[in-house]
Parts: sequence; structure tokens; C-alpha cells
Amino acid sequence: MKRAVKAAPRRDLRVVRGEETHARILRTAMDLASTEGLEGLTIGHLSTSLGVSKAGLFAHFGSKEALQLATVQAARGVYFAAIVEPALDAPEGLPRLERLCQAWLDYVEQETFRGGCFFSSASAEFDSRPGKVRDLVAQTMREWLDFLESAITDAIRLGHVKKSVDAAQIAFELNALEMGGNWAKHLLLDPAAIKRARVAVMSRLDAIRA
Amino acid sequence: MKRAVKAAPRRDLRVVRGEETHARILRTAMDLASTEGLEGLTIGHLSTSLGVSKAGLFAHFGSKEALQLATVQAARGVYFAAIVEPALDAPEGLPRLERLCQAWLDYVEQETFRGGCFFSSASAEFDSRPGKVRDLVAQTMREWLDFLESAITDAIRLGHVKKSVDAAQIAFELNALEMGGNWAKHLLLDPAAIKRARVAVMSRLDAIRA
DNA sequence: TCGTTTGACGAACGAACGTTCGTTGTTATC
DNA sequence: GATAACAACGAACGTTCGTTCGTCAAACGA
Repeated sequence: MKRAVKAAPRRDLRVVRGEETHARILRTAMDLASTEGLEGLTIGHLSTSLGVSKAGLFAHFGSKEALQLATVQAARGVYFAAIVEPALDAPEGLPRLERLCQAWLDYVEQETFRGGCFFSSASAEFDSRPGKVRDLVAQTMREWLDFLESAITDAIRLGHVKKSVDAAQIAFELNALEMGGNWAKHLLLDPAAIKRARVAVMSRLDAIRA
Repeated sequence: MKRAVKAAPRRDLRVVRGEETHARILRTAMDLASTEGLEGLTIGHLSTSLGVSKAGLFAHFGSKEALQLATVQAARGVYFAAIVEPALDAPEGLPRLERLCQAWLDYVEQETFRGGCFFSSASAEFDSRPGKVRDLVAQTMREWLDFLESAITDAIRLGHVKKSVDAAQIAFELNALEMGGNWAKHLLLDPAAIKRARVAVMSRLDAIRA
């Protein structure tokens, strides 16, 4: 894995082919991990599923842990693109907060990941397993909760939401209700799961409205 | 594994020694599965952790799937004993419903399982993995939700809770908030997680009080 | 006491795991 | 056109997985 010391080849064009495969691998890896889990995401399974050799795939990452980390990073990108970005279109305050919650439930309803919310699965799988993967998953969820909380704080500041509410508490509750919807949809196969979560979220938002 | 056809040996005393080991295995299996997952619950790992031979342990169940099923069954017993049974002491209606919710959060706070709520983990691990294990986990959670819902229905019937509330909806919400507490405690290591869940649950119960 | 049943064992199986190695075309630069 | 870098490969490594088999001592029923 030693890089060239002299010559310093131009990377801009050179590496395109490799990075295409890299991205293709991660796209499949995310779907596989969302159904089989990040540990069940096997290099052999993933490589045959992509029609490439085990060794060829392995060389892209260097270790299983690195593959898992890259997969979580990729999922993190998808997650924020699907949820946070569309909410930024809505006006600040309560409208954006509502949009954020709806976008989360859309993200599950549209099966952005085949096995449901990637981070709900990854959270449960790694919460008792110290290491870099756990840290990255936890950090991502921490960021998500912080963003949700800041949206609530904004809504308070703008007078859309009662000044008396505890933003962190509401962020916790909204997130819990959303994840509960994902849980009921995928474990119980309840067709009303997401609708139930929407009702719960909207009624909670209603209750804190100024 | 063929049983005697004739003679029919008395089981009451005979089997005691075997069943003791059986129970000891399951007690360790539940803790291991709650941290490593039901798939990470390895026969080799479990046997060395118990100080017995792999083959000897294996003979108790006959297959890995049977071991997983027995472990889920055992966890199911612990779950209902920790949550449902204590709630039956409380008077029917809202008091019992409150007790049920508090007992769930006690069950997580007291670390009944080392890795947090056994069924939260198992749900996420198996929700996309068809088979008997998935079915048993889902059935157990279905029963739990049904019990919660019936406690709400009782509270409505007794006039403790508004007649207008949708019992299934409230059961969904209470369960989601509780599991959210487990999630925040174990993934984010938030020391306030369970307290937050208690606040959320109690305020939800307050909101539906007649 | 003898014979059977039972719980637990060590050894071994094939398959799959993550990983390493040396090699082969392809591609970009000189 | 030579050269070096790179993406991808097949084959093999040692380990662990779930599982099978034959054995053996202890416990039991006769």
C-alpha cells in the first residue's frame, strides 16, 4: 500500500475508475448492512453480490473495520441528504421543524435503505460494542439530535413554540417516536406504523405551539 | 435424540441435573446475546464462557437456531416477569398503566440485561431476517403491545382516561418513548436518558387523563 | 448387581470468515 | 514505445463457525 514518493501522479483523472467502483461498492454495502447488519456485511457476500473478487474488493479498504466505517460514512451522507437538506427549504422555526420530522418519516416510508433506517439498526447492533464503528454511529446520531434540538430552539426564539419547553427533551421525544415508527413498520410489519408516528409527532408539535 | 418408547423413565428426578445446566446456559446466553446480538451469540464463545465443551453445550439444543429460540423464550420470561407481573399489583386502570410504564423503565435502568433491553436489540437484528427467531421476537413484542393496549382500554373503561383516545395509538407512543430511552442510554450513554423517558411518558399519560 | 440411559467430552468435519501474496492486464506519463 | 502505477484477480493462509461422531463415567431401574 506504499504510495509513490517521487513523480506524484495527477490524481484528478487517474483515479476516476477506482473511485467509481468504490462508490458502487458502498452503495451495495449500505443496502446489505441495513438488512444483514454491519457485522453480517461480509466481504465474501458483498463481493459475490457485486460480481467482483474478494481480494479486489478487500484492497479498496484494507480491513473489515475500514469497510464498515466507510459504509457508515456513506450512510451518514444519505441520511443527512434525505432528511436535513430538504428541511432547509422550509422557513426557519416551526415550519422547518415540522418538515424535518416529516422528512424523517418519508425517509423510512420510501425505503431509502432496504432494511429500514440504517442508523436504527446500526445503533442497536453496536451500542454495546466499543470501537471506532460504535463511535462514528453514536457521533452521527448525536449530530442529528443536536440539529433537531437547534431547530426547536430556533422555533422558540421565533415565538412559534412556547418559551417554557425543554428543547432537548422534545428532540428526544420526536426522535423516539420516529424510530418507533421504523420499528413497528419493520418488525411488526404494521402498515399503519408510519402514519401512527406522523400522528404522534404532529400532536406533540401541536402541544408545544405558542 | 430418540426418546425411549418403552419403559418411560420417570423424568421428575432424572432430568434435574440436565435441566440445571440447561437453565445455567440460558442465563449466560441471554446476557451474551443482549450485548453481542443473537447472531453473535456463538456456541464456541458461550461454551468457553461457561467452562463447558462446545459439543456438550451443543447437545442441549441440537442446532444454533434452537439455541437462539430457547434464549429468546427465556428472555421473554424475564421480560414479562420484570414488567408485567409487578404491574399486576397496582389497581386496574390508570395506576396499573403508570406502573407498567415505570416498570419498563426500571427494567432498563436496573440493567436486567447487561446490554440493555433484550428485545430492542433482537428486534433491530432480526426485523429483516425471516425465520422462526424473527417470528418469535415479533410475536413477543406483539403480545407486549397488546397487553399495554389492553391496560389503556381498561383505564378508559374505568373512566380514568378520556374516551376519545385511541388505545393502540397511545400504546405505540408509550412503547416508542420507552425504547427511545433505552436507545439514548446505551448508544449515547446519556445519563439523563431514562429520566427523560419517564418525563415523556408521564406527560403523555397526563395529557390523556379524563 | 447388571444393563441402560444420560450428560458431557475430545476430535474432527466442511464451510465461511478476514486477510495476505504474487500476478496480470490496463492506463497514464515520460 | 518503454515505464511505472494501478485496479482487479486467483490461490492460499490460519481461524472460527455450526455440526457430527464415538466414547466414557455417573446415575438410574431392574
